[in-house]
Amino acid sequence: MVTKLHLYNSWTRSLEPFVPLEAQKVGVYACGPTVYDYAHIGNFRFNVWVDVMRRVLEWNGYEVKLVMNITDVDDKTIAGATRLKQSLGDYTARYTEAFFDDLCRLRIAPAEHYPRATEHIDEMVKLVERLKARGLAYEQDGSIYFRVERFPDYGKLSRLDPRHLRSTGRIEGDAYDKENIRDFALWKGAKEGEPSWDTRIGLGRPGWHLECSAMSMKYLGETFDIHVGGVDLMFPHHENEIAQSVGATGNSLAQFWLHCDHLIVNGTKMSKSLGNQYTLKQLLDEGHDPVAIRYLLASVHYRKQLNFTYEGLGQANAAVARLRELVLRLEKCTEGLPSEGSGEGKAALQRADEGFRETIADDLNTSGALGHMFSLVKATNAALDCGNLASGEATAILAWFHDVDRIWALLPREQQLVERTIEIKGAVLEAIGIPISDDDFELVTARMQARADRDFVAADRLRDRLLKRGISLEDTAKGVRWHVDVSGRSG
RNA sequence: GGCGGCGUGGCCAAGUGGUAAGGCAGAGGUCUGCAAAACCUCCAUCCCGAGUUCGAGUCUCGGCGCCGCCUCCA
Repeated sequence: MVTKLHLYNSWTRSLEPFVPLEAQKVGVYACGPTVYDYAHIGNFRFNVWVDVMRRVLEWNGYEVKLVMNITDVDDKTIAGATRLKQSLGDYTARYTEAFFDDLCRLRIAPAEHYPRATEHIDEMVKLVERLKARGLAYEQDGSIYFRVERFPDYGKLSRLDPRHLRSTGRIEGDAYDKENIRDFALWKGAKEGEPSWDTRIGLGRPGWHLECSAMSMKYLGETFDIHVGGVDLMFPHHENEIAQSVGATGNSLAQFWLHCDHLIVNGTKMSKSLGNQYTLKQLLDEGHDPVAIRYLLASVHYRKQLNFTYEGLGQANAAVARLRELVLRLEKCTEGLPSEGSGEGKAALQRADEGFRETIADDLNTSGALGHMFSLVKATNAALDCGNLASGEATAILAWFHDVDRIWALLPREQQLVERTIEIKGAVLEAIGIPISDDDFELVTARMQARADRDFVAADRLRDRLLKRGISLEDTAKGVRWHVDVSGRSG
């Protein structure tokens, strides 16, 4: 059964079957960060979504080429570097590295290219020259602007009628003179104290939108499959990108435009003045599991606003634990299962698989797909409890969870369990969990001994003591399992 | 003012016009020395009003509420 992937195209405002330009290959351009500060969880909502999208594409058999720009020169990076009396490169390197570290913590698969704006000045210059040759760009006081009037499709993506654009104080504050208020800067003339490049189009630096057009063209060609970004970038950034690219080449820029909605915090937009701009580091320092954060960010459909709360993060954490619990259970018990079952396991697997494929293919409906996945968690647990699950079914179900985890990336990456068997009063018991200190392990074994001696007062005391050290115990028929309530260490 | 989105149980959140997935939390039960984990049972009629329809959370219209964009912004 093949379910065709459909994506909601912002360009047409409709759900369309996804067909790449080149069979089985997909080129994706994602508007990346401007590295003037640490990224906040809103940025990571976007990045987790892009990651899920690329993984769904791969899961569907496509070869993905993802390009994400790093904007390392603009008003804010220049202002930041100036404030700290640092070179622009030193200033942006710090935030660029921090960004990559965070992506890694969130298990985001790296893009194929992370082009920097400052390393593509030449490509941008060439693009401006093409635009000038077509009469779409003009120079004024050392800066170069795009002539919006000459690009009739301007406003088509965002469906904003340029004539109705309300002028705000910000425009009036623009220090550059232009023919028309709507025109935007392609190249900003050099200013005292600002970094600049001496090029064929003059001494200066690139405007904000130019790098995306130049770099997508370089790495993905003039027309590519999917362009993604945050909703707020639709206007003016993407509109300007289209004007620059299509204006220069005459070809359409992207087949599909996908826009991710914002993350809000406690019902309101994040802003520095409200002090609700969480960074990933902050959440990790507070002891939250990056995988739970990933789950939370991925669990709401990308076209809906996601309201970030600590309560939600706690719920995400519990959901991930439930999933891992079942997978661990399957890994541990396959050999002890009957060869024949009731068939319920097989049926549940098929239901989940079909539902999952259909749902995730429907514009990346992650919450719906997770629903199907958890239905299988429940059915599997139930079958195991009843002794109804055949070993073949268990193997197939386990393989399925690992397969869909190629999309979610929530499961432990490698076997991190320490297993030790201990003989107490002639009974062989196992102790199992992720690595803990020898001291803690001694407490675990001491408690096992106390239980075997039926000294429950001592056993409970030891259990409490471990709990205070962040280790919770779970007595099973075979022995004891411990859980370390870590923070940020489940990777 | 222009453009767009959202409003489903205590919280989060799916849902092709046919009588409400899933997760978290809660209550009761099974299991357990007690717990934990797991399982079983229970827990909504979908912001309001009108309309279309044999039938609407799902379509239309009108309200109410919340949010986003309109040249910093993922």
